Amino acid sequence: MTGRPTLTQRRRESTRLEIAQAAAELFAARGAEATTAEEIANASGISLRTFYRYFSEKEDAVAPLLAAGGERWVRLFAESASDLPVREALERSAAESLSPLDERDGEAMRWTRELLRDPRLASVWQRVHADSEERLRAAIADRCPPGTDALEIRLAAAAATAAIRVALEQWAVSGAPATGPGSPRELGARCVHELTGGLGLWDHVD
Amino acid sequence: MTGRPTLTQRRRESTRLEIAQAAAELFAARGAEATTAEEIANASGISLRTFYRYFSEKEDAVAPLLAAGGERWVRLFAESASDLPVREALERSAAESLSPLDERDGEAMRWTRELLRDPRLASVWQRVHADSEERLRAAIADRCPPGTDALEIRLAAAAATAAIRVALEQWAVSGAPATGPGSPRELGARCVHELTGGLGLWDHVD
DNA sequence: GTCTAACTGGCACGTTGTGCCAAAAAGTCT
DNA sequence: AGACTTTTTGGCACAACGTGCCAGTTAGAC
Repeated sequence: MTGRPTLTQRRRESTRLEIAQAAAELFAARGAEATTAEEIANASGISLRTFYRYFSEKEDAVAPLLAAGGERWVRLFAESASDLPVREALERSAAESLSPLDERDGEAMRWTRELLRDPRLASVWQRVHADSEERLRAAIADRCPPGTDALEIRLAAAAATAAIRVALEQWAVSGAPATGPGSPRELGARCVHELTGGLGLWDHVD
Repeated sequence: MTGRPTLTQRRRESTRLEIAQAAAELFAARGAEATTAEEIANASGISLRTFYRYFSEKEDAVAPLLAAGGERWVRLFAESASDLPVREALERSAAESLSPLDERDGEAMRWTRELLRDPRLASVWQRVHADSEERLRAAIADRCPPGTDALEIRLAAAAATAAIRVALEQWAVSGAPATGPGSPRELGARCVHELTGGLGLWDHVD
């Protein structure tokens, strides 16, 4: 197993999250457009130059918040019992990763809803899911025998990632709370389930 | 039907494509990073200021080339016979839209492969598909009765769009030609077919 | 031809993001 | 502890980005 990250690395990750927090508050308040990178840096107690050592673009600053759920999802999927079919494992880990047990997770989820309203942050949202899709692809490949068709693995990763993305986008525009009916957990599980099970809509004739 | 676009609009669209062409050549040659917006403007015979009236970002300049196929796909789907199931209509229109009959289409397809190698253009690629997904969603909604679950429509649009994207990405990294075995037409049809038909991989147990 | 509306180019300007270098901090040895 | 190496940090300069503004030009309608 990989050893515990060194102190320096943990400090760096902590700083990264502090910046993300500050950026999210500013973006939510004034919008990403009207927020300068320097303001984010000041609010984080670092210099502008240092900010760009943590994030390559201004908008990227909130990526850690938007990506947290997806990373947890892939990790849970990779650790899930191997006697489960892929679809079952995906559905269960999705539901679990979308259940904010930790307070930090719930916070990230609420920020997601807030940040998704800003069209300027759409590209970060897309990029986060592209990364998530790639990680999921690797995780699915690990679960399958070596000879498995690479194209099918890619398709599976893309479809599952799209399901989660659609679920979160739907939750964001709806007024539903973070738990209970209409919650990300419910929507996410339903989306993964329906998409992997085959949509009834496919057979629809006008 | 909507009337024929006015001369001014057609001229504008033509200029837009000329800029896209020039940008694609420069991006392919030196990479998007090393190409300045001013160089694209000069190569297109327009001023820098005018360039930014056609495209909001430097990288956006190649969007028309990357989006051409997707636009054709949605149009073909919307016009396809309404007695076909959704999946059939999607698969057929995908295959047709990915068959470069026009020389302009074939060119756009070859540019796509070239431009996908540049990581700097990944965000444009994502944005183009996000737009395509939204248009496809509207087209699918038109084909379904008013009461149809909006979430399921979103899922269908997202899955189908992802299928095409994966097919093109796979084609880009493979050395396959634009027609024949391994072509976008074949890969696209296969991806849509498998994804809408249900992946065998979903039931895989390690 | 005249008038209106749209397109174009140049300029100024704040912001973005990076290369470079010296100072400070953290980690690693004896 | 102290001396050493490695990493992080901040300030500065700078090219490039993207936009507001205004004046000159062009296209289309009457």
